[in-house]
Amino acid sequence: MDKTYQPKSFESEIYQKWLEKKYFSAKVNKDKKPFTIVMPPPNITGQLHLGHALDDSIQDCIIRYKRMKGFETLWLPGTDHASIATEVKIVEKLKKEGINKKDIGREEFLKRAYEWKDQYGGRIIEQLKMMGVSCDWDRLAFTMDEKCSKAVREVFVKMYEKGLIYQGDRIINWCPKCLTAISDAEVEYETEQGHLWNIKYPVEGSDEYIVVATTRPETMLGDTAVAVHPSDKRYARLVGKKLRLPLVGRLIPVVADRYVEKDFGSGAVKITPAHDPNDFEVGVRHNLEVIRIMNDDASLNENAGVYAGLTREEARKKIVEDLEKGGYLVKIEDYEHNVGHCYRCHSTIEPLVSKQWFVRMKELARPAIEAVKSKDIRFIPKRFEKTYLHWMENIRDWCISRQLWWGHRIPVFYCDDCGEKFVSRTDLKVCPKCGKPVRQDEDVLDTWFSSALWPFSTLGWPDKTPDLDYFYPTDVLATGYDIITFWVSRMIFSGIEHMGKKPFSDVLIHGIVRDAQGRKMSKSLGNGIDPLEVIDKFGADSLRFSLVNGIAAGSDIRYSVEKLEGYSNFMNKIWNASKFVLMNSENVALIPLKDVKLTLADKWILTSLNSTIKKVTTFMDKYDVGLAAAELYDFMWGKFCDWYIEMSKPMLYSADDAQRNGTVNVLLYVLRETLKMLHPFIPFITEKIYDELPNKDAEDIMISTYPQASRSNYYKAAADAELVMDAIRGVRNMRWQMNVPQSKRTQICVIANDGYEKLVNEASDYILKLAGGSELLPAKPEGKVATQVTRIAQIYIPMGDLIDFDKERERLNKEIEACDNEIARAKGKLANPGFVAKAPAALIEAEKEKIVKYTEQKDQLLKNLNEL
RNA sequence: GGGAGUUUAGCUCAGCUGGGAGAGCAUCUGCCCUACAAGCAGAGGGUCAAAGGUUCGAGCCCUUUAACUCCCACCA
Repeated sequence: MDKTYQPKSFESEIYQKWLEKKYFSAKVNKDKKPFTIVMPPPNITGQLHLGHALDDSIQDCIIRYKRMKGFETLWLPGTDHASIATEVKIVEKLKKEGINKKDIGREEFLKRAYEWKDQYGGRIIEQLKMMGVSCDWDRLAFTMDEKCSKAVREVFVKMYEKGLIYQGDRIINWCPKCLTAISDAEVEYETEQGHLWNIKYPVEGSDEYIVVATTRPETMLGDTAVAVHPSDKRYARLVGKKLRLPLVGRLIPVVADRYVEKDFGSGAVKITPAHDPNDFEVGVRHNLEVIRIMNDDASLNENAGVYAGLTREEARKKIVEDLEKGGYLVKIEDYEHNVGHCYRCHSTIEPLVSKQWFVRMKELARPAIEAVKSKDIRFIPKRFEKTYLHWMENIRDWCISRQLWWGHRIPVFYCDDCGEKFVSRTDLKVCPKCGKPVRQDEDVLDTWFSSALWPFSTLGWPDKTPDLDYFYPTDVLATGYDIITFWVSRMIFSGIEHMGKKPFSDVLIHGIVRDAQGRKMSKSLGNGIDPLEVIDKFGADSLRFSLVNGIAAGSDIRYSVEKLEGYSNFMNKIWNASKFVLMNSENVALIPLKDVKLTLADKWILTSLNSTIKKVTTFMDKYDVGLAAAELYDFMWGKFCDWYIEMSKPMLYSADDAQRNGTVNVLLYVLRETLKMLHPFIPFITEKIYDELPNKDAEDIMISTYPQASRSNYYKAAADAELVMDAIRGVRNMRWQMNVPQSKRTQICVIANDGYEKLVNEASDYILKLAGGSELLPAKPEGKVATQVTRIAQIYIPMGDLIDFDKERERLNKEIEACDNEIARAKGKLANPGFVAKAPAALIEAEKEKIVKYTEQKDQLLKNLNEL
């Protein structure tokens, strides 16, 4: 083994080995139970960030664990074409070359998009591999590859035929920069400081007027009514009358509609059906004209009269000025309101009326709600069920058409000649009815339309494949809470609708990786940590462990370089401990543990290992990787390294070959089993070390079998060992308090308490070596001694001139006081009739024992004090 | 407006079905002892947000309150 831990020197080599041995590839195998995860496909736009690193670390932990547990595991990787995000990037890139996407046309644009995909899609795959992820690359999918496209097409046609997909004029969220509709879920609202402009609308044929308030005065050009509440007495006599729209001159009616809040503002609302979703509904109810006043880029169109051609911002300014000049402007109030923004480019969303394709959601939602309510699908943690159910129960139809080029083109063909419309599984060139040429719908589908099919499209659906039969439904989906609505919910209803079966059983939700101050990592803040740099400097294992250790499902994690360094030290610790074990195992014969004459320390570590195996297994089965990792960290460092290795040293340096041999075998055994449990978290270092072990029980650790708790436990010995450790800690503490330098070794005398003679005889060597002793004295030394009273023994250290009597007296008094406190505490509890009557018997017994124990200790301390 | 989460050591967070408050980092002290100074040993440090309730017993269960965070809705 190399002297120091240098992950860079072996990680890629090990990954290559795994690939060559085909360890990641899954086969249909009826003799084994399948365990399947589909990877949330990263967008081809970017590169690996900490969010991916976290998500994929978790999944790799789970899949490696299940593989070692004997499942036929499939982790299916892939990438997402990310329609709008990628198109925005490509448009930007073209812009830098001075090219407008319209100039080069759809075909050329798509050519470039595929080039982009090859370059950046390929890059992110390479980056994933650096993480050590064990996914089946032979099944690598892409949301726009042949398989997935076929599934998309099938779903669209099937749902259209069922009447679940329709085309209609609706108010949609329009992004004037991306020039496309986006779904409700893609709008982000932010509170902004704005104004409420109060405007007079004169009543035709009278001197009266109605005041309306608006945050967007420019939309008045499209007003086709003013609405008041039906029971509002102030306006009752005006309902049905006409108003003359300022600046425009159009006559518009006053209508009564319950949508209006009487108490807000003046109680009268201007109605712009073409540019506001609520107004649109009012318009439908009152049969109002819909006048669209904006172009797709949010500039004003010909319906805006003299304002045509202005941007919406310019128009607002001009219109306010003109209203003021005309005496229509009553007042301007400051007003805080929410404004929608595009989740991709952050432009202000323009709600406008437009013809789009929609998925009818009500019927699809019903079984999807039921699946979660009936626990057929479980969210971990449970609280995210609420997020999901709330969204599903209040679902609105899903706008799936996007005015983009990069994506699945909508398979609808129009014949301009006979006016027919065809939805087809195959591309049509001519009209099946009249034989004239047809044209395909220009739009593409929402990215999430294809992602929704991911758990089965990647397995070959709509074909009936053996894969689909064997691996579907998948087992667990791991993803962030930020895409529960976008993605998780849509996979659920899609799986149920098209497969007739849920897509997965468990949804494991994790949080967002934030910076040390709890802020989101972002390019603009420059607070991001690049996982690739981290891997380069610290290795993938450190990165993985630092992301996963201690996390709780659903909670955000704060990440910092300091944290990373801490876990990098852990890797170093594992490395050095292993090096120590290997060093000492040279030329040592392997023997089965059952033939080893186990020492107290051996029994303790084996028992502790067993309980660790049980705990870790329980956590892993619940997908609680955070606690499993923490448990292993504590066992490896706090128990194996800090105590067992130290306790093994006297045996290793002993002249007794049998003893030495036995200890080495225990060391090797515990190390091997621990490495196995650690392997799902830190695959590289564990594989590297395992490879050097003389007691390998498989070709490679990743295909070895997971540790199982052994039936033989040594609870008594383990408890005894804990007492010995307490004694050692006590002596160390005493030495420290007496200002004995660490390097100074002293004589030690250990006198067993009644009943502990055998244990002390067995353990005195440990006490001597681990507590800084030089020599074991058979009897209490004469002269100045410091004493430590422990459960099992009185321990004396001759102090020579070192001892300060006052100090020692003070120390003993403090310990006596501590005993008194404990005794009083236990007595108090037992004096409580309620406790004695109702508490479990074992607990009462324990309290009684405490009194005995601390009384004994106190007596001994008093004796020592007197002797001083 | 509706919902969820968080509040535990100086900082970041664990804490399973209620039975004596834990870790890492930071701080202090002492140590290069043949695995590891990327380390070892030891120490200090907490009214578990507040109030009330249930219980023999509450960090954990119930009620109320406060602060912060997030999600959903989108009233001009």
